Amino acid sequence: VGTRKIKTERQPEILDAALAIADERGLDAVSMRTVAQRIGVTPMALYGYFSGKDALLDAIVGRLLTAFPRLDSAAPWDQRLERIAQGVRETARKYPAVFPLLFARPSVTPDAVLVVDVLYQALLDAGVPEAHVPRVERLVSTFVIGFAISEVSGRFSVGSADPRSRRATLAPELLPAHNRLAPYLDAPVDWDAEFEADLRDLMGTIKAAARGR
Amino acid sequence: VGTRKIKTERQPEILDAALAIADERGLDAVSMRTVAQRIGVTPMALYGYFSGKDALLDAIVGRLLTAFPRLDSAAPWDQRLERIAQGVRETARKYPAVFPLLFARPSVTPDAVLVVDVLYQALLDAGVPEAHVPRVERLVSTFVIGFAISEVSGRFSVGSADPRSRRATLAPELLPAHNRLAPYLDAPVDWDAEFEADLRDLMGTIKAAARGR
DNA sequence: ACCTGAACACCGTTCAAGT
DNA sequence: ACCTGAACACCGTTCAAGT
Repeated sequence: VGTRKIKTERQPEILDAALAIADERGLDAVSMRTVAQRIGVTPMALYGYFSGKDALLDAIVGRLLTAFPRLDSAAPWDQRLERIAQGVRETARKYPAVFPLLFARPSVTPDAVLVVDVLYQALLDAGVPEAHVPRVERLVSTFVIGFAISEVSGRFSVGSADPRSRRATLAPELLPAHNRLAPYLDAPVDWDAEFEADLRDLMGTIKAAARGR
Repeated sequence: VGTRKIKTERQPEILDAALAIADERGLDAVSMRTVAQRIGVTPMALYGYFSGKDALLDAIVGRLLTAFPRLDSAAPWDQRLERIAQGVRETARKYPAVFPLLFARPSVTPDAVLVVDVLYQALLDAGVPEAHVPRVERLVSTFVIGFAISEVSGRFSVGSADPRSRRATLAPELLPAHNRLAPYLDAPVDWDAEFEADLRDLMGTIKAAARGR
């Protein structure tokens, strides 16, 4: 097949341009044409550096993965987990437009595998049996990424920031639990505190797995 | 503003067509033009029923929410949670192409609020303090939806089904934990069993929250 | 070796018109 | 009341050509 050789020199420049456009005008504004224009080149020139738009988006995901914090492997396992979870969340807040790509495109880049290895090691150090480590890693990372995406994509804030508007669309008698919880639903949510409480719960799950189920 | 009145009669027919196209040719193949063609109409006719493509996609998300199981509210809380979690996962498997929209579009339709109310009630019946119920609901639903999306979008299977290829891209000494876990990483994963084990872990978290943190 | 230009087969959406 | 047709401003990508 006619797979041409891919050049690498200007790849970082192209990714910078794509991230800048996503940040300024949203992910939908990222096109081969807008990216090319920003670096002062014809759309077709990009095909020398990425095989197509999909490859460009995959490379953006790769950027996100390298943005996670490098860890001090001497720290206790729970601090390492906490640090990397917070790092994921900070990355989502830094790149809100492209972060949801993490769930959309299955990324198996070397950087992704490195992060997973750090998580595996933390769970092993926590005492989780080897047979359970891969599952618990998926459990934790699915939640952490899911939380971060929910935060930046509006799944949380739009519906929950003003829950009065949620309930208004339905007859109150259809929502007994909402009524009972009304005082808590109407209060604004401290997402930092919520994420930390969630992490504490997950640590509890990990410790339970370590004690043997 | 020139917001015209929206007709409703043919909305189900249009959504059926959109879902069929997504199922057959993927979400990217769903366009105003392909959907219109399938129901034998001009693209512009759709604008009488949906204000634009975004509204059409939101309506698809609404369809997903009504596909979740109606529950027997007399059943024990853990069975209700289990049933609805399994229902979410089954819906993802039934509509894999469109299910990821659940995380992309903040849906606050009446149907979504009804499902949340059922979850609130289950957590209240479990004994979770009222002040913690909204947070724990978000914790559980974020994980369940995240797991279901990961499964259908390939975040799990592509990288994990053949983990040998993952590690092959990096020097083994960079991945100490992967090496130690090799026997478990190379085995095929039973996703049904993994999801059930995850749910058991979450039940443990809920019970811990009920005992008072 | 690296980039350009023209072209093809698509998009969502506006506007004015048809029946 | 419901739908059509033509047009506008976009897409990703192929192919052949330029320097």
